[in-house]
Amino acid sequence: MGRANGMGETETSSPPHTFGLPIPLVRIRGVFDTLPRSERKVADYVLDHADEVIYSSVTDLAQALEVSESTVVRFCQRLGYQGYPEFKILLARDLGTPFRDTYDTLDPQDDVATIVRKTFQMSIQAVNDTLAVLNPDSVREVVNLLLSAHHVFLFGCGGSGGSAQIAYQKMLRLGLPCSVCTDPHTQTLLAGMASKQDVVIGISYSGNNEDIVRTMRVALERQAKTVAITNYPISPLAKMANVVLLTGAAETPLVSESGPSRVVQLAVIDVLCTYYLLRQRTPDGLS
Amino acid sequence: MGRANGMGETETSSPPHTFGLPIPLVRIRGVFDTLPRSERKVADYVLDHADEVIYSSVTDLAQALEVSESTVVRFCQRLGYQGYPEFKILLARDLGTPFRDTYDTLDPQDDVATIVRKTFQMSIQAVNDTLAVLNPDSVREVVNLLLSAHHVFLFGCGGSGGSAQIAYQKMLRLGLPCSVCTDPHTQTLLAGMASKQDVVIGISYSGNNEDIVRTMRVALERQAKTVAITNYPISPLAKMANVVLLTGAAETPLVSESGPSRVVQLAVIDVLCTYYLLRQRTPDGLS
DNA sequence: ACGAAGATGAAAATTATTTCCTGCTTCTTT
DNA sequence: AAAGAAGCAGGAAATAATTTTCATCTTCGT
Repeated sequence: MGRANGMGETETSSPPHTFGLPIPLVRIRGVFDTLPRSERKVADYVLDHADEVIYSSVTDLAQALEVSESTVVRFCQRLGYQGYPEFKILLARDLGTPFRDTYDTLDPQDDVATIVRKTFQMSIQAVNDTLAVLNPDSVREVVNLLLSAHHVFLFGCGGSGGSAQIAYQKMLRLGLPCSVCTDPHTQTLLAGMASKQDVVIGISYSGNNEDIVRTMRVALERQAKTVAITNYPISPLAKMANVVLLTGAAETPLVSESGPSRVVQLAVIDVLCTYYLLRQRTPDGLS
Repeated sequence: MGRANGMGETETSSPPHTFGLPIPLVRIRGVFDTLPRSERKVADYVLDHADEVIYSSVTDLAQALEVSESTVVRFCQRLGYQGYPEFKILLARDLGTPFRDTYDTLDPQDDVATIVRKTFQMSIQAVNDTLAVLNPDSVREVVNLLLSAHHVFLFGCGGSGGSAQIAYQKMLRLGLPCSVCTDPHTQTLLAGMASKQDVVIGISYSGNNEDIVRTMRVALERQAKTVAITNYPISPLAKMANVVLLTGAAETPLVSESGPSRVVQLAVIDVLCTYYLLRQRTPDGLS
């Protein structure tokens, strides 16, 4: 009901027009030579400032170019569009979403919106980088360990303690018998109680945290299965681990705790839990 | 010679003033739950018929939906656009982009590498979505609060407790006087000690956690400045907050604790810390 | 149940777009 | 080189689209 009556009403709303050539920029170049003087002015401007034009009205454009509005409209119609609005829409489609300054660095002069965008972009970049360095085989290996684990210990200090905490909550909800500890002393004590059937996951961005390394060494001595989540494959922590899950967060110039290092830890944890869940549901042997 | 005069105002026409990325579809999903009935109708239709909408006028759309034109315009403005035309243009750009949201669903048949890729992709998508719903003005507001805060309290329960923990570590290193608490009872006690000059940040994905809401209410009564980090703008937590920082993680079909909900919390926290640092370094007055 | 806050649509006000008309230029033809 | 034809350009009127205002109605919280 809604659709039928609404559309047929006005002639201007004809849905499927200009099927043939919806590519304004190309078409402009095609007819450029045949355009009269004023319209050529319009064409020039549009080709140069397409991303401004799509936000301008006929009047804006006409004024900027010092031509009449009629000229702009005629220009659009000559190109084959019904009028200026249609031209603008197609131009916008043609342009696509601007992702221009994605990789640039933070500038104190930037306004908040830009800071936000750039910071988020860095997180995304870090996740992508992690995708590149994280070995899927290691993921499978760890999930295999988790599936047969009697108990899972999660250890992290400082910021990584937060990641451990989050991992703990996720795993709890997956039905994994697990515990978390962010206190260095207690960690070591707990690790001393780990058995061969247990999995000990140590999290440290730098892989250099003494407490975690010590804890992992203890776990290793107890023959527990040790897993490291770290950014550095040759770190002391990585040496203590049976399996290493590598993150790929770039160093940040600001402060050590700043930047997306935690984001990627969580991304890795998320993968573990997701894959665990899938494996739990389907009988083994796949993948 | 004629060039000089027209330029000053016209050329600027309207640099898209919208914050974040101009991704209408994501933004619609972000605010969908907060929309009134009629506007939700519009949202539904736009999500379903985006490629027709870009050729329709307000009148067309209003008729097709059997709502008033005012509603359509209000809908666009609520989304943050100046009006319908701007919305339409941005929508068109969005559509034009070839690789839009890749909501690849997980398939138990996938091999590990694919699972990893898809899971990471979901995190990236969530960060992008958050970029679309997070209001930079709110970020600035919160950082202003932080800059003049006597003390910052960070509260979260469960998984969000981990996020709070990470935020605490980051802020500590920025020299912010702060404390974190993940125990419901103690939280409330602490909040009862907050003063007018303090900032209380409550983190909860759903915004429904009773403990956090209670804690925030106490903080509000103490006239502390309250900040919420949540995915739901109309949640009880959001109501208790002077400023709301919105995340944009899509619901995940798996488990509540799964998915990138934590990742985006961290991304938001990261932005806070980054911008705080920049502001700290440069004398005020910018942006 | 009552009041306040908010949602909705009708219509008015504003703004944008298109058409129409006129004067002008340019090109062609002689 | 001059006259006519063709068609271009701009102003203004006409039309259409968009936004605001305002009165009414609904809903939510107390």
